[in-house]
Amino acid sequence: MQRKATALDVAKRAGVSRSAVSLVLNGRGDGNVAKESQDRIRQAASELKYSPNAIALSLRNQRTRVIGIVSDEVVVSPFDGNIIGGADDVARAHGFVTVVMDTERDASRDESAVETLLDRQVDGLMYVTVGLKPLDVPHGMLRVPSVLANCFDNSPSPQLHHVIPDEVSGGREATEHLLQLGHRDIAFLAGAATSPAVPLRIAGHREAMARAAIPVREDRVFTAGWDINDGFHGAMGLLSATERPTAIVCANDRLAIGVALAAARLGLAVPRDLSIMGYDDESRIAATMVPALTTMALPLREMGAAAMTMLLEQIEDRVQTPTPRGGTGLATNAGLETMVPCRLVVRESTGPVPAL
Amino acid sequence: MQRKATALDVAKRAGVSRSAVSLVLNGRGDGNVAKESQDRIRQAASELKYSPNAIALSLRNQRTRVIGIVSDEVVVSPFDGNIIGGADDVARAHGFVTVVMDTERDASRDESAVETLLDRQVDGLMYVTVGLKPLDVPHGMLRVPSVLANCFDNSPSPQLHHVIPDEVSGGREATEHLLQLGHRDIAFLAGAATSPAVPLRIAGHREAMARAAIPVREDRVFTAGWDINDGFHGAMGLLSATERPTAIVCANDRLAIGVALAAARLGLAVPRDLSIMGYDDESRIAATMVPALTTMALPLREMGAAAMTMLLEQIEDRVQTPTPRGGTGLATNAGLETMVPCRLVVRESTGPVPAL
DNA sequence: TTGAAAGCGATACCAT
DNA sequence: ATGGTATCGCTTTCAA
Repeated sequence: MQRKATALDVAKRAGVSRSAVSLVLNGRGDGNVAKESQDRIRQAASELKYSPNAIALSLRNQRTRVIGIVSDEVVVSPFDGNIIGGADDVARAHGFVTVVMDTERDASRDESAVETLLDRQVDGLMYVTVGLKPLDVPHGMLRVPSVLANCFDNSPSPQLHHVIPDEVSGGREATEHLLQLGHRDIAFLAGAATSPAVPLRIAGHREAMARAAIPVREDRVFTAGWDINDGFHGAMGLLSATERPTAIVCANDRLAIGVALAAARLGLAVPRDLSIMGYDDESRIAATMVPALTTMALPLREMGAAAMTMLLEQIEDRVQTPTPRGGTGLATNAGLETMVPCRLVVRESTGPVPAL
Repeated sequence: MQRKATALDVAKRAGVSRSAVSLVLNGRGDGNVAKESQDRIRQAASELKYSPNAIALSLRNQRTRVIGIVSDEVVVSPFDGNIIGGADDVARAHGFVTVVMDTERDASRDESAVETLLDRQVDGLMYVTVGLKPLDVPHGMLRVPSVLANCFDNSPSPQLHHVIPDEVSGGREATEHLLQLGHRDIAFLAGAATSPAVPLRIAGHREAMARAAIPVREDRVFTAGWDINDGFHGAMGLLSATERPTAIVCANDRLAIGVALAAARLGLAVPRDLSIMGYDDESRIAATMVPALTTMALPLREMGAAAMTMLLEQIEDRVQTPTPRGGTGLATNAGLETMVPCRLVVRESTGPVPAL
């Protein structure tokens, strides 16, 4: 645990001044420092395994190249981690480091997390949530370039840019997939009513049905919750009736597991007797379900990448323009809002409507 | 985005010197600074919303109060996030901040992540993995106090302390639970053979069977994989035979979902005809399964907390002694290894053995 | 009781 | 071409 080599150590070893070391190691050697000295400096630096002290650099330059990410529960929860993954990719590509602080859903920790990050002089801030939700933006976020991912400014006059999934078209395309397979009696098992994503996905569903000129039976659309048992009970109700839907769209993949469990218990084969769709393309769940789940994937990586790109642009303009890799289309950008399209993933849990 | 107030600003406003500000704000005012000045300083500080620049502090004090956490995929994966949660709890309680870098399973990024953290002068490092595994410890970790969570030093002469779950007793207690319910024909559906956790859990299973003097049928114990479909296919084999086990222990909760799906398809009621046990107590899965899953919970938070406590003790001795809250017992500490016990969670998927 | 000054590590300007 | 010096914000010692 001996001290790391400093620029002074390198200078001594090379028999030059600290200034020379600084110039050479930052590529500004030519024209300022003799070729010979340059070689000696580089030699000494590598011998001592010199790398500059980022703390000292930050103090000197008044920029840390650190982006602070605050999350409500992304780290500890099983979801949406890929938003951070996508954001980090972009940050790293630009020589930035991200530091993540998770408040574990304790909103009272928001401000202090932001202050801690601000005390550490982060160059920018990003707030990431699990699940789409309104956010009371911590005040500190207005003091440096900031951006919101998967959440949006809840105040009457929003100030921060946010990146969210296009839930309406997600819901619509899910239902359209089923419509194309010939289904007409489609149920929509929504999550908890408290999520702002729920009405949007339902709106998409209704849009698809309307375009196909099929009336939506109100008893076919209801909020159930987000968990396996919610899906199970919802499906048991739907499927035990004499007249049952031929397809069920679930607002997430765990609901779909519950539905599959119910179908199996009732002796219904999937997709022969019943088509099931999930939502989220939850990692290690959707792809390995039996049968593998057709689902609407949330563009988590893309969202994180888009948000970070935006943020870095605010910080330095010379970041090359982003390549938004939307799934089924391009991200749309309206004012403070960027919507990234969801992506239909067709697997085996959906199939043609059964013959009567 | 105006500049933050510095100690100098506070000093000016209070009409004193920087030194006085520093002394007072660090509690060393009494006996050094006049009562009156103290008040003026505190007043000025709060008016200017002064908080010290952590970067400058770090440079000056040669300690950053930052712990770097490197993870192989904890952030982006749905698992084991609570290790970081538990670690962060402890760190925050001691005035430390954690910064997490996820390498997304790219081992070649390990070294550079550690170097980046080291350049930023972290006071200590922790490596956290998803799932128990051997680790090629990045060299840089040996340069500052470091600890391993959920992984262990793969080298011939390990140097770093590690904290891992007690998988043997986890496996044993899972099977014992079933034994107590009267089961005799118990199958063990293990995960992928590549995981070091698998042989340990199996060893625990065999231990329990041996203690009960029940021979283990070799066709009842096999590695399947970790996913829903693996559980499904494993169970279909096991349950379609004329002589089928009355209980199945799964090496994780997703395997258990697959088993439940298979049971439902075969018309077997759980737990009446078949008891199913999971492992992990995976968040939003185990508790909401239908029926709710009896499972062996991994002590993730405790592991993270134990590892961080250990690390902070290395950094400063004056950290109050930890209160290891093991689930079913106390953490055991042998040499470089701390094992934290797993915790049996009894729910509804296990029940008495069916009458013949 | 107070303020001046050194120093943490690096950079950039300005003499030489 | 080169090295001395101020500076970033803060703490700590030392002298007044």
